[in-house]
Order: sequence, then C-alpha cells, then structure tokens
Amino acid sequence: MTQRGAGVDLDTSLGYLLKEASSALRAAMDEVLRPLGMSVTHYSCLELLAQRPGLSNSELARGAFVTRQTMNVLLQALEREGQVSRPAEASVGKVLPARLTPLGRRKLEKATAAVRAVEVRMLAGMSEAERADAFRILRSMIRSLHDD
Amino acid sequence: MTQRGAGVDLDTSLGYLLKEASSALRAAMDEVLRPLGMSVTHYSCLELLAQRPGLSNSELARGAFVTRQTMNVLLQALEREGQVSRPAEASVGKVLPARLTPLGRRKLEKATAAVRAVEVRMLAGMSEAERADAFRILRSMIRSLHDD
DNA sequence: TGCGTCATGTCAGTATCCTGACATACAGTG
DNA sequence: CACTGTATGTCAGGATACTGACATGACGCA
Repeated sequence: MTQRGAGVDLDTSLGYLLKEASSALRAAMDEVLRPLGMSVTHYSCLELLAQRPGLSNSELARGAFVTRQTMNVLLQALEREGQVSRPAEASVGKVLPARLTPLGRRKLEKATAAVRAVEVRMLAGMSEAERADAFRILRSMIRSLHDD
Repeated sequence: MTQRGAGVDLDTSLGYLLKEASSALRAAMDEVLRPLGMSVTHYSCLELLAQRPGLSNSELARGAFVTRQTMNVLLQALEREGQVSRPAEASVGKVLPARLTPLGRRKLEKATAAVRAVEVRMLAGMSEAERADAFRILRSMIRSLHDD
C-alpha cells in the first residue's frame, strides 16, 4: 500500500529513480568532458558521426535526443571549428551528410576514453545477467512510452 | 568483442539507453504537464513539498536534481503566484522551510494524476519481478556513479 | 500534371538551467 | 575566543535547449 491514495511515492517511483540515474550519469559525463572543452551533446554528435558517417542534421538530432534546431547550431559551430564537414549543397533533397574531419576524430578519441571509463564505473558491481536485464527493461520502458 | 577497439558502441551501451529512456520519460511528462502550465521541475518541486513539507530551497534542489540557484528562481515565482509559502525570515540559520498553499495543492492534484498515468504507461508490460530488478539495478548504477 | 503531405535546414525568440560570486550562519577545532 | 570548513539563500551573466515559423525538396496519389 502506498503512502497516499493518489500520490506518486518518490521513494518507490521508477520514474523518479530513472531521472536520478540519468542525472548522475549526465553529471559524471559533464565532469570528465568539461576539461576537454566538450558538452555531452557535443560528444554525442561526434560519436554518432564516427559510428555512422554521413548522418544528416536531423538524424544526428534524433540520435542525441535534442531537436534538429539545437543540433543545427551545434553543427554550425563544429563546422566553424573544423571538427565536422558538410557539403555546401545537397546532392539530393535538402539533406546534408556530415562527416568527421581528422581534427574531429582526434577530439573524439580522448572523449571516448573518458566516457567509456564513466560507463565502466556505472556498471561496476553488476553481473552480466543484470546488465542484460537492464538492457531489456530500459528497452521496454522506451517502447511503452513511445506509443500514445 | 565490440565493434571497434576503443569505441562506445551506441547500440549496446547502457549509458546511451539510459539517456534515451530518460529523454522519452521527460518528453512524455512535458506533454501532459504543458496543458497544465507546468514544467517537470515545477511539478517535482510541488510533489516534493507535498510528501515532505518544510523542505528548504537547497533540499528541494537536490530532490529535483537541479542546482539551488535554479530552484530558487522557481520558488520565487511559485511564491509570487501563491502556490508556495515561505516565512519572511529564518528561525534558525538561513534555512527557509517551504510549504504548499491550498492553491499549490490544487495545482498539484491534476499534475499528479497526469504524471502517474505516464508512469503507469511506462511500466506497462513489465512484471512485478522486472520492476523490482529495475529498481535494484538503477540504485546500483546511481551508487556506482556517485563514488569517485 | 497538379496537389497535399511530410521531412528537412535554418532563422529568430524564449525558456530553462548552469557557473561564478558574495554575504551570511552554523559546527568543529585550536 | 578566533579560525576553518561547510552549508545556505541570493544575485548576475552566460550556456544550452526549446517552441514557433518559414521556405524548400521529395514522395504518393488522384
């Protein structure tokens, strides 16, 4: 029985716990990325481009869980700094495929190592079975939230 | 063996999945709270005060996973709108215990129902055992991330 | 061919949250 | 008592991400 009839008990709410875990992860990533002059979204963008070269602005936005407007200003900054390159005009439609430059790849290398250390720390003390459970459970939550 | 030696494979990364789940939850909450004129942090603040009356600004900030500066401007706005009340001066130290006003309680009621519906939807299709697993696993991640 | 729908890139304005900084209050220690 | 460390409330400025809006190109369909 919960504390009150209509309440969302914070101490037992999985939603609250999910937010707490996400907040802790974001803080930990911020901490290691800041010395490298990168934000979490900045890193996400570079990592996405490393694994799937040629992604468009909108696709990157969806992959980093921000709006395409937000990703656009970030991409423009990264282009200006020479970490990312995009063709001047689209070969088909309006889609501009983005790619990492050598500079972008170098910046990503250090960031990836730092971020991976954070993920390893987060998973410390969890068995292989628990990690598999976590994967399945999170996937289930995401799917359930996405259908209205 | 992972895709590349030093890579963080997005398709299998629990950190990435955690971010995706959190993003989906936040979006779903935003969607139901917006018609009520509330943000997620706004709701969190009211819910915290309902369950633990007399919480201070700093305590509310920690509970809502924002900085105390952010919570402070929110509290000032909520005070101005008459949803929350704080004493003019502290009885001890600088701590100002906050409380919900009747108006705040009414605003919270509708929001709680909406948010609970989202959480129910998120948990749809999960067994009781899976929910217990999720709780334990998320707690483990949080604990691991918090010790440097 | 023309039309409606959808996705995209981009600009502008706004909301939200953060870091930095300061003054203050309490607790522990010498 | 004075000193140090820690926690609080608050102000100011800047970073980040959002909503709203527009023009454009691709696609399906009549």
